[in-house]
Amino acid sequence: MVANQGFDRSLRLLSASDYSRVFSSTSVKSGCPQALFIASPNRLDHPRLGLVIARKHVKLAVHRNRLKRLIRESFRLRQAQMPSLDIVVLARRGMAELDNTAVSLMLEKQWNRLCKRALEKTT
RNA sequence: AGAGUCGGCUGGACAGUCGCUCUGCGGGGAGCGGGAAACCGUGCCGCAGGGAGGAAAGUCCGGGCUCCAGAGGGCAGGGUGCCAGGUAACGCCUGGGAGGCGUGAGCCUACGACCAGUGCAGCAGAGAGCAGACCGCCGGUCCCGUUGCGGGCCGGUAAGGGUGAAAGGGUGCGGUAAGAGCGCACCGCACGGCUGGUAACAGUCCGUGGCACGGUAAACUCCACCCGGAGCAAGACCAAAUAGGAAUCCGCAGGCGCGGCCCGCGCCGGAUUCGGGUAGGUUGCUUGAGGCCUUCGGUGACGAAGGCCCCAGAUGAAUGACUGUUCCAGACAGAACCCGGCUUACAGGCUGGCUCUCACC
Repeated sequence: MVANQGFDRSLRLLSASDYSRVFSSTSVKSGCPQALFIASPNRLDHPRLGLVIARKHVKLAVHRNRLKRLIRESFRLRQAQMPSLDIVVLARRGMAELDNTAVSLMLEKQWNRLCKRALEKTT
């Protein structure tokens, strides 16, 4: 791995087929009232991230952008400690009401749970 | 100073660390793909620079652009609706007119036509549209033994009362049985002329008419003008895998069909090539009715000339996160082909013109 802090295109889910693969063969799940995390192992040597922030659940474009940025930022800083998973984060209804620090805290917790569960699965 | 009115500008700042995207420059003896190579495409590293809005929003109008359709004309459907100008165009803007509101600055108006036709109008009321006698007023006549200014009948009458959102010009004088544009004066109205204005319209200078053609067209309708349809997921190009198609060649080794058999032909087979085309990718994609400054023309919207500038271009979708400092403690809110408007949301801050009231010099 070149950089363990960057976030370029190779770290994102890029096509509809990538997404549908994660949805159809989910192996690890985690959730809270504001968001749902699902993941499936990939054959690369690093994790990848995809986001689904529906307009139905987060009405304003400003809030959707804010959440995406926060999730990407959090993922960027944690990626080095993560197994090779394709992760999709789905926003739920109350997510826009959380402020930045609350979102970051929530994400930290969910990354930990997700990695733990993935590790249990492989061993 | 207070109250008000019409605009214009702005939409936290600074520092550090870690990221994203685009552009430019530089770098690499072995990143990947192509090529004989030069090199090309892509990627990597470093440096420098750009990186959301006044509404980016709602998607309500108007254009550009793209494809499809199209001789010409009409109908249907939709839109606009005082006049003139501006503009690529508009339902926008500017100037003007008319009506209404306000002491005023100023604001508001879907502001064409109901003597082309059709329709609509609850309740009240005698009567609601080529109107109408309920009370009243007046005349005549009859009756009650003649008294009361009584009652009935036949007429006249729209001045008064009453109803209503609205009752068919207003005021005054004459007139009359009582009244009435019945007549006259003034005001108003309609029509024609004249004058001013490009026009909407105004003036009331002159003449004519006793005087309605009631209201309603965001009611049907009529009149005038405008409008082909779909949208960047438009459109153009490259193009895996799989299935199917076409052409050429191979083989004549095999199977099936035509046939008694052979030759031959057709189909199946293998190879190559081609065209359509899905996933995916590239492009369209930001230099434009562009911005800023100056001068000139115009009351103004705006136009002309000259100079300078290049100012987001993502595509599972960049423009951010964290920490610190500071202040007046940060509202509404995120580009998706691009412009011109309209509408709606919005913490505050700065600023200009004008009006009214009060006080002082």
